[in-house]
Amino acid sequence: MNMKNKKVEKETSLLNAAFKLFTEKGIKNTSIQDIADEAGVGKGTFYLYFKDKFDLQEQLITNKSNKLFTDALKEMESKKIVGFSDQIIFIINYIIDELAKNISLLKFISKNLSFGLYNEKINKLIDNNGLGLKESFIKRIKAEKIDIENPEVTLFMIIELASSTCFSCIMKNEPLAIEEFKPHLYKAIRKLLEK
Amino acid sequence: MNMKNKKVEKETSLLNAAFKLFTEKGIKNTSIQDIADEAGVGKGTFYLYFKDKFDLQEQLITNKSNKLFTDALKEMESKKIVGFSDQIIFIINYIIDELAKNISLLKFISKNLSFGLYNEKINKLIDNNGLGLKESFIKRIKAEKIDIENPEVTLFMIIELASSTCFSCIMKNEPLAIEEFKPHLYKAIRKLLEK
DNA sequence: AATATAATTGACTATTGGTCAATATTGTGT
DNA sequence: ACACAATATTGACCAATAGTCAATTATATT
Repeated sequence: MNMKNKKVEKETSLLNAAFKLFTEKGIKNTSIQDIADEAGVGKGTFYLYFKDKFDLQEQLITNKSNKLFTDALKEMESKKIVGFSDQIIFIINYIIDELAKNISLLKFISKNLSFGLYNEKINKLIDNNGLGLKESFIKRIKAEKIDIENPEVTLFMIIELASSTCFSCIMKNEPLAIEEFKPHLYKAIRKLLEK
Repeated sequence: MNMKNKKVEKETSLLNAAFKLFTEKGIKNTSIQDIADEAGVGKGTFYLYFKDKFDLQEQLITNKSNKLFTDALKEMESKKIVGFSDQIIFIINYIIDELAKNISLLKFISKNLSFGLYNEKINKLIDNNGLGLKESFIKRIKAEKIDIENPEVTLFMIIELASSTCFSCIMKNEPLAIEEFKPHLYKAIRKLLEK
């Protein structure tokens, strides 16, 4: 194999190894030696591709979130979903469904991305919104036997993801009829969470 | 001094020391010994108050973001701001102003909280929204001689913060007239960023 | 096939994390 | 005020991990 392909292959195998270990044991409990061993390369090689563990972590998260958004937007375009409210519903559907299908990604997020922005006050709003969002989410997690430690924070993060997308669309200056959009949003979230 | 007060004082001084060092050198380049030294306590003491550096980091960020939200909501109530669009504008104003006043907090966020969710596609939306949001932000940072390394990511994060608050309000089921709200929002952001 | 260039390695050192027996401080009963 | 118990604090110590680099191996070039 030529050098260029080999480089790409090594980088990919390091990223994959890290993702596997981060998901299983958490970033904190994974050493660079662990990652190198899992990827089947020497430790020194790690430092040829990444500055340190944090650098790899950032690249990994950026890749995953970029893929999520890019795939969502691509799919949205191909399905010619144009109205703003439909777009938002689609993106939220997409994120939740993607995470439900991709349990390792959900676990990775749940285990490693607490963000620290988790806010009790905001969490309480989610609690008391009368939609039973949290209950549905936890019910679904139990039903599908998904073993994550902190479903509340995970739900919070899914909402963060969705909300940043919402806001981006506002920034994009597209027409937004929120009154029309809200019942669809609620319905979509409920449907998704209650299977 | 009695034990209870001493405990609170030690914990506070550890948090303050950590915040100072995290802001100056970044979390990565700050050791637990550094934090203990800065706080004027032995290293062992650190472990009486926090499980590890990540635990302290989480508490620190939770405190800061809770304070930001709590203060914003308190102020909003005391000023009897009730309409949804006015509430959103107020909260965004509050976050940006608070960070402009509290440069160390802005630096701390800028230096340490990249989130990894920074997304080129979404960033491009912010770039191309015709409001000159990014240019204004960078202009303001330069004008006030604020020395942060990655203003783009920082702006992105401010928008994340604001958007999660927006979304929480949607969850709270309050009336939202987005068409009425949008020009106010844009105007408010512009005004704030252009001084 | 010989040589140059680039990639890889893991033994090595330096740094940091985390523990714990010894010490100091504060609280309590007489 | 004193003795004693309970609690908090410490930093020397050991273990784990990060990060380096001279030696080695693989690939490219002529």
